[in-house]
Amino acid sequence: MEHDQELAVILKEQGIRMTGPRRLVWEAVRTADRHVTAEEIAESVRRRDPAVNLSSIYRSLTLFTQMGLVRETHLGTDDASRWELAHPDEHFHLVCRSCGSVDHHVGHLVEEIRTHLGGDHKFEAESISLTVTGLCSNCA
Amino acid sequence: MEHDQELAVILKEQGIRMTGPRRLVWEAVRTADRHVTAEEIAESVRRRDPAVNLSSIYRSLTLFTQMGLVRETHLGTDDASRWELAHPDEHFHLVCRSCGSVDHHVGHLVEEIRTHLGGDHKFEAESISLTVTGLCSNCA
DNA sequence: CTCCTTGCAAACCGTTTGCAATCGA
DNA sequence: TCGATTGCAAACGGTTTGCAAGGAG
Repeated sequence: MEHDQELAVILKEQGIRMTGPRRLVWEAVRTADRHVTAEEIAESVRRRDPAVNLSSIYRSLTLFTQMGLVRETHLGTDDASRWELAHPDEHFHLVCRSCGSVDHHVGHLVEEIRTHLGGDHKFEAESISLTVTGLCSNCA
Repeated sequence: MEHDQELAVILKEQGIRMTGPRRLVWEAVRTADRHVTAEEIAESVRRRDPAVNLSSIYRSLTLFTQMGLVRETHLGTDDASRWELAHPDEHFHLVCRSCGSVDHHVGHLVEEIRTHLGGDHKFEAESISLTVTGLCSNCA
């Protein structure tokens, strides 16, 4: 609930309307325990309101992405896009080839990379995405 | 030419036939100076043989990917897949938001990351993909 | 000669869009 | 009220597939 209001405030600040579909999509992404596809978000949304259309879900996701609230990712050789909350430090994905688990790794590496690039390569990094596939400790 | 033979040998080792489309796709990816889409590969291939079909190009790329000869990437929010030669050390992409240039950066960071994960996180990294978007030195 | 590989065309699937109806402020 | 937003259905674009013809070994 308080999170809905949070969204409402953010939207209002930018003169964007709060609507049913947007609230439900926001809640679905927020409460997801992993990166979810549009279809998975749709399932979650439809449990609350079966009338919400897939295209509205895409439109909400596009909006949230532009606002910086969520991030779109392409993990591995996956065909479909997946979305997650845009926590600034969670750019670091560990994808297990065996069990498919995706870990967020919040470490100092991202900042190190940014510094390294700015210094040695004069490359001004805005977004850093590090995806590692391999075997997690459970599957190794 | 010698590279064609190289491919022929690799294919033969696995009992896979060398064909015209495969040779042309291989050459197209090999001589590309950047990550190319299937359509770009098709253009290059058709300059040599207009009869080659897009689906054969996809089939060749799928084959080469499975054999570990090329790698499929999704750079940025790009919709189409792009392919590149699978040089083991070239997992590191610097994508400029302004001019669209893509640099390969072969550095020590990739190995550092691998070591870091193996030690602290017990994650056995097989493939590391680091994509950084931002501004290159020309555009900054 | 065999059966792997290709060209062709149609299917597929995730995503986007045009439009009229609806809803939020 | 009135324009932003939605549902619907059709379009889209990249990729895949079934099948008969063609080609490599």
